[in-house]
Amino acid sequence: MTKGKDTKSTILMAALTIVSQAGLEGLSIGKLAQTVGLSKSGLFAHFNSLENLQIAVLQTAVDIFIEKVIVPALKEPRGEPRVRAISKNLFEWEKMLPGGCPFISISSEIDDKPGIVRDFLVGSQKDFLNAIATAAQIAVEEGHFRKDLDPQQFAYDFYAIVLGHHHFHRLLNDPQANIRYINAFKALIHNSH
Amino acid sequence: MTKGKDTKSTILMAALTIVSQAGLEGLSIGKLAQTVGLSKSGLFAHFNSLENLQIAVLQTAVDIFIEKVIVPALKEPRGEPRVRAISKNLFEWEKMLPGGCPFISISSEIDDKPGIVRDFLVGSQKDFLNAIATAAQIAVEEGHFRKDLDPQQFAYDFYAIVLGHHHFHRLLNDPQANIRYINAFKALIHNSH
DNA sequence: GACAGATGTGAACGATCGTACTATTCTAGT
DNA sequence: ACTAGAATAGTACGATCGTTCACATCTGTC
Repeated sequence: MTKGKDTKSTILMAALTIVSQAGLEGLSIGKLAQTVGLSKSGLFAHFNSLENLQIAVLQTAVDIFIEKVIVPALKEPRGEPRVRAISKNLFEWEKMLPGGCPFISISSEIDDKPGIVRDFLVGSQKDFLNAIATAAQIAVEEGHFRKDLDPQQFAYDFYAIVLGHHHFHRLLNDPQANIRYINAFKALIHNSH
Repeated sequence: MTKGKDTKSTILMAALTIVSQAGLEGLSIGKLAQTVGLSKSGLFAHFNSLENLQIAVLQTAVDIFIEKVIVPALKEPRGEPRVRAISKNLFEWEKMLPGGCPFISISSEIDDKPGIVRDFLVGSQKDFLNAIATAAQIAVEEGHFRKDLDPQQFAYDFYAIVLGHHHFHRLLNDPQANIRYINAFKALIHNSH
């Protein structure tokens, strides 16, 4: 009972690390087995298909994301503080894995490949964007943000600068990436008042 | 003389189409040869290595990008009109290939893979961002944008909403993606005054 | 301590990958 | 028309891919 679950979570964490760096295409059963110290077929037996493995990895990422980003934010006061908390936690989240946010890392490679894996990613992304929009909506209700603010547009604007940070930091290695993000977020909050 | 160049450009356009959809990992010599109707080795002889092919594809993308986005923008009046032209042309550019902007499509998959291909992409991305920053700087000098605007920050903010559009449109298939982008761009211009 | 089921191994499969090599077919310049 | 060289084809190579299957080992329960 215990043994299987243990190695399975070991596998998934190793896989998540790989995915954050090399994407889903960079995750092969043979290489992963070698990393974890299992035989190829031994690892395969845990998932029975590559697709199942990929989804299990994404589910693991979602679980950690909720634990590290969403849950702590929900403990903050409703409204603007909660929005700020999401931003702050997301910043930490991006640094947790060596390749940055795995969702962003794989979104471009998967956006033209229909299937279960894509559906899963799209679903979780929409959940997250709805969480942001809801937080913004609450901030409006609390009187922190202006009444005519469009929460969906806020979610777009917010996620855009997050994507920008990933791009400038991970690809361009721009040492100013953090400052650029902070400035952009500050401006977004300012315009939401 | 002519024959070789012809088939080579045919190959590169087909390859660019594939890359925009499936990324660089999705570009295999065998599949590409089949698409173009050549033998694997016949196609290979044009580039002598996969890496060379990848760079040639990126160079092709850069050439088209300059022709369709940059050059027309430079014909617009200096300052804000030119900035708006870049935005408009970029919008068309994203629709040119079936998988959207190839640079965005491959940036996440390549950001942890050091090598010539990555260097090429980073270089061209920096060129483009500098072009945006320069356009913004000119807009400041022309009195269109406010004097204390940071052109580099403007480039970040602008590119962020472009990345956002790609994400919302290509991955999430959000029918509102275009409106979201237009709103965000409008707000960006407004805040730059 | 034996037995059953969970867990892991090893070898093999067909497919595809990038690359190298030789041998053709085509094309352009004379 | 002839010929040199470019352009393309054909075949084979080692490697890796996901997957299957028969077999071994471990683990926990009675």
